[in-house]
Amino acid sequence: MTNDGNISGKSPVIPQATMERLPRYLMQLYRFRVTGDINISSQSLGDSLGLKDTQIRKDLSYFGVFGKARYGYNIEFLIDALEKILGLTRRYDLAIVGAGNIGRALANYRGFESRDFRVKMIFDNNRQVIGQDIGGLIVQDISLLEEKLKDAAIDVAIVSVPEKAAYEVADKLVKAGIRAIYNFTAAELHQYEDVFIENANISFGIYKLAHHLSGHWPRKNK
Amino acid sequence: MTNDGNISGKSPVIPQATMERLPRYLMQLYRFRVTGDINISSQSLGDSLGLKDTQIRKDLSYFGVFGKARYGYNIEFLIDALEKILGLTRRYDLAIVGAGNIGRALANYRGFESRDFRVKMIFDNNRQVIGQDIGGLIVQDISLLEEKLKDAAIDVAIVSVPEKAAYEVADKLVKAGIRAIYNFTAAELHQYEDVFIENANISFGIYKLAHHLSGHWPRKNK
DNA sequence: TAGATTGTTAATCGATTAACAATC
DNA sequence: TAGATTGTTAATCGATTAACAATC
Repeated sequence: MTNDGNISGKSPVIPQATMERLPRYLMQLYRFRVTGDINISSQSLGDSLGLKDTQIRKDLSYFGVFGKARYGYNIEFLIDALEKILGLTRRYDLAIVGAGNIGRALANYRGFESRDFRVKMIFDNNRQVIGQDIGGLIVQDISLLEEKLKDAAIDVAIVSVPEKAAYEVADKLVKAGIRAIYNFTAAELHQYEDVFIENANISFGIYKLAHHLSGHWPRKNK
Repeated sequence: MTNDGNISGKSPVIPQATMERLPRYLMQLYRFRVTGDINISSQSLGDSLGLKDTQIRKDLSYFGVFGKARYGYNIEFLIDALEKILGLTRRYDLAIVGAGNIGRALANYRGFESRDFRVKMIFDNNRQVIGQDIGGLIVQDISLLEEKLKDAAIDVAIVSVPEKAAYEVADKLVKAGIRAIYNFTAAELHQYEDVFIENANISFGIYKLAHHLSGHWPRKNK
C-alpha cells in the first residue's frame, strides 16, 4: 500500500532476472484466465511455474502494488498491468533480414500474430530469393536495406543471415536508426549505444542439452 | 596447479551462469583460432565477450587448470577441453516433433551440421504433411512416435508442435525414454525426473525487446 | 472476528570481481 | 631476473527467500 512509487515515476532498478520471468507470468495468467478464475494467489501462480510465492510478490512489487491481502491478485488486472510493463499495448513492426530457413520460419511464426507484432519487410541478398513471396511479403534486395528502413518505421529487426554477414547487417541496421535487434545468428554482435540486442542462438540450447547428456560434470539441482 | 580436483573426479558444483557462458567461450575461441593465434589471455577473451578476466578464469577453474601464467591459455587445448566439458565429442541424434514453420527450419538448420548433431526423424500429425520430404527425411505420423523412438537411439527431441499439443507430446517422449527435450513452444512443460528440458520460446525475446522500446521502466545498465 | 495473503524487511544464498601470491 | 598472467581467496554485489506486521 505504501509503494506506488514506480507508477508515480520513481526509479527502482528492475533486476534482469525479474524481466526474464515476467513473460512467463503473463502467459500463465492467460492460461488461468481461460479457466474462468478471477483471482490468483502468489502461491498458486508460483507453484504453476516452479517458483516461490515470495519471488512472485517481490517481482511484482518493483512495479507497484497489484494484489489484495486475503484475495491475491485479480487476474484481469494483473494481465493488464504486465502487458503495460512489457510494452505490449501497442503494435510493433518487424523487419526480417535473411530469408533462409530461420528467416522464413519467423516470417510465418504464429506467436507474433497472437500479439501485435507484424512482420512488414523481409530482405535477402540471394537473387533466387529476392522477389519471392514469403507469407504475403515480397523478399527485397538487402542492398536496399538502409534506404527501405528509413521510409518504414520499423521497431525491431530480426537478424537471420549467416554469421559472417551479421556484423555488417547490424551496423547497417543501427545506422538506419534501428534500436532493437533480435539476433538469431551465432555472432557476438558489437554493442551499440542505445541499441538493445537480444540473442537467440539456437545451437546453444543444444550444447546445454549435450552437456547434460554427457553428464560427467555435476550441476546445481533445479 | 593445486586444483586438478575436477578432472580426477571430485564434484564441485558448476553454477548455471557458468554453463551459459561456456558455449560463448568456445565459439569465440574458434574465431580466434582461424586468425592463427596460439594463445589467448583471460583478459582478451573476456574483452571480446564483454566479460571480466576474472570471470573467465573463475569459470574455467571449475573444470581444472588450463592456463599457463605469463602465456595465458593455449587455444587449441582450451577448445578441446571445452568441447569435452560440453559433451561435443560425440554424435547426437535428434528427432523433431512438429513439422510446421519452426520444425522445418530446424530440420534444415546449418548450425547443427557444423557439429555432430544429426536430425534423424521428423514427425507431424497432419495428413498433408506426413510423407513429405524435408531436408531428406520423410515426415512420419506422430501416432507412431513412441514406437519409432523405441527403435531409434534418439538423444534429443525437439518439440515444435502447437502449444496445446506440447504437454502430451512431452509425456510420450519421456515414456519413450527421451532424456533431453528442446522445447520451442510457449508451453510450461511439466518437470520429469532425470529429464532435462531447455526452453526456447521465440516470443519471449520479442517481449523483452518490446519492453525495452516502450522504455518506461528503468533497468540495470549493461 | 479469524484467517489468509499481501508487501516489505532482513537474512541467506549465490555469483562476480578485486586483490594477490604463485609461477612461467 | 622482471613482468605478465595465472588460479584462488576474500570482499562485494545482487538475487532469492524466510519471516512477519499490515490488511482485507
